[in-house]
Amino acid sequence: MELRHLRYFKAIADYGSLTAAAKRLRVSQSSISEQILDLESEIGATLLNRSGRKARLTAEGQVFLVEARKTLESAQRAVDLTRQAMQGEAGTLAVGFFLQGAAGFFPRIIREYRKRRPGIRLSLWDMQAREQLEALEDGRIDVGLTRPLQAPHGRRLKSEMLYRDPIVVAMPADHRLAKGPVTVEALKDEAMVMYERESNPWLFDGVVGLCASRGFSPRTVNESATYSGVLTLVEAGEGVALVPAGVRHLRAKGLAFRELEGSELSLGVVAAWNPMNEGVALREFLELLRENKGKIERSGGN
Amino acid sequence: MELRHLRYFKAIADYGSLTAAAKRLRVSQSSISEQILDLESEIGATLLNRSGRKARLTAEGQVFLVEARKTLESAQRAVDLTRQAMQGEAGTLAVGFFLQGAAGFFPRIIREYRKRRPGIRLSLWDMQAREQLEALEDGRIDVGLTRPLQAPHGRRLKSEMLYRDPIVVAMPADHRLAKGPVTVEALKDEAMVMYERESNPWLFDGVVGLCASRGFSPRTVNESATYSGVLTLVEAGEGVALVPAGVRHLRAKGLAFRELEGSELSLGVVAAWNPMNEGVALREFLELLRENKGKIERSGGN
DNA sequence: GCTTACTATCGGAATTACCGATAGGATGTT
DNA sequence: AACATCCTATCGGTAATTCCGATAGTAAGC
Repeated sequence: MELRHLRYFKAIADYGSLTAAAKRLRVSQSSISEQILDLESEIGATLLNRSGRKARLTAEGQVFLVEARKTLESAQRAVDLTRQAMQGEAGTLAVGFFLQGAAGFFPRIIREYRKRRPGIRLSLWDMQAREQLEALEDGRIDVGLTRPLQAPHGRRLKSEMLYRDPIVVAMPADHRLAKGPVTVEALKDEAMVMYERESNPWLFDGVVGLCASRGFSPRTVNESATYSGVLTLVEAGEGVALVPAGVRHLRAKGLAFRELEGSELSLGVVAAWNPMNEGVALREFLELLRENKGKIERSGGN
Repeated sequence: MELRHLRYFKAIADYGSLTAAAKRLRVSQSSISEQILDLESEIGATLLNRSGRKARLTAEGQVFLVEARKTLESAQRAVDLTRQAMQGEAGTLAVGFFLQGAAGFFPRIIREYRKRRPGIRLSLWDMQAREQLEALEDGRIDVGLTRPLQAPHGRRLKSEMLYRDPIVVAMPADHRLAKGPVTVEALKDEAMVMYERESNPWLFDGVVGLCASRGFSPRTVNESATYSGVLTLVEAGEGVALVPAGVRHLRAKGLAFRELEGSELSLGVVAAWNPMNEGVALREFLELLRENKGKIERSGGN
């Protein structure tokens, strides 16, 4: 069965006879006749009652007509929506984000995008940074707010830095280092609570690398897979931790956060996307991010 | 655009590449390629991104895929529902009825039919007896409970008698004829209230014909277009009236209804349908009526 | 650099939609 | 009842287009 059969059948119902439908469709009557006979034999039902001046629909034909109309409309809608999507007026945009990185500015951006492009249906996915990379590669999301790319993803995905979250030292409020800025060297003999590498290799590798550059490895006393877990351990007096400044808002009382002097260490957030999936909806989302980049940077991701 | 294009496109999305889709659909890769290029040029959008091991959908392609799936499902549903309609498991049945004729048994029949064929959507239409004939002829209803057919409808429509409502004489309770059965001849000098011919030619013509067969024409003193109007005039003492026995329940007190002796005059109710529209749903409805015919007759239409 | 996997393109074959003519039916008219 | 009219199915032939196999070109992975 092809849409042609449905178009012919609909025309017969609309114009009352095969002959009239043929005239309207600019094809011969015999063509219409043949196609409808094909259709009937495929369905296995008689759709038309030909005995009479006007071709009348059988009971089955009436059922089929209703559904055929819907099918034809659906096909037309498929074309229309696709063309609209090309103009950026319709379609979907799936956005990945993770709360530590995007909690602050993300809702504002999304609200603004909805306002600009009310036709685009947004779907938002809370995924870990590394999950997003896979999702980008196989098209489950169109754009992700994630951590800076590393090989091998960097080859296939494109990305733009949004802002960098400086790494600060978290410690109990009554800690002896809480008086002022902390140097990297001062951490040499500190017990440290680490964020599990599994969950966030960027931070883990960054901290280990920083210490290594000063000739020591961090004295790890505990690990956690969440920032709030890390902060709880710090508050309990297990040790100090290096965390992105953004986590400050998770737990303020009882803790002190101090700048890490002599270090450029930071945890960035980038917008990453798959250039193969670039559509208008995506391009406009990226454009919106670029417009807001300055504001995001100034507010430190908030 | 034809369904073939949609099937091919869906297969590519499902199996990841033109080659894989071709294998699955048992056609050559080149065919798939050509058809998809056709499709893209018709829509005017690029649906696939071919640069890579796997053919990936563009943003527009994803929009199209969602709609194409719906369209294919719709087409399949059209075939399925039509086949079901052929088995009497789906479809619609439009039934015409008029209250005087069908008020009693009609609801029971409808309830029973719904129980037997829950897949059939019923639509019920309250129409005058003669309206139904037109509606039957042009297919607005599939079956009508109406008055016996006359030419020219009788040629094109089929019908079956359901029951006959004997014609009785209505008169004020204190009328001199109220003592017992009334003969036709006794009506010769009675003032008579007639039901307007316009509204019900069967009754009017039947009464006039009956009188004519006894050599007189009825002395009409008043007319009404409704049974309750006729009965009101009778009650007011304008005259007597010949009405079907079924109207008895409209107004009992103050009126007497008496058999009309020596007359076979009756107003029948038939099930009428257009043989051109005969479907399974209709045939089963008629079957149900036949099963209940005895019960309907015995109860006098109630 | 080599192999592999994929798609677009080409000429030709197969299919099939289409056409005009015509026969067979049904309807309505005279 | 004969007739003209309008309709659909069928037939042989034509045109269109889908489909195929082969091939070249391209990106990805080793």
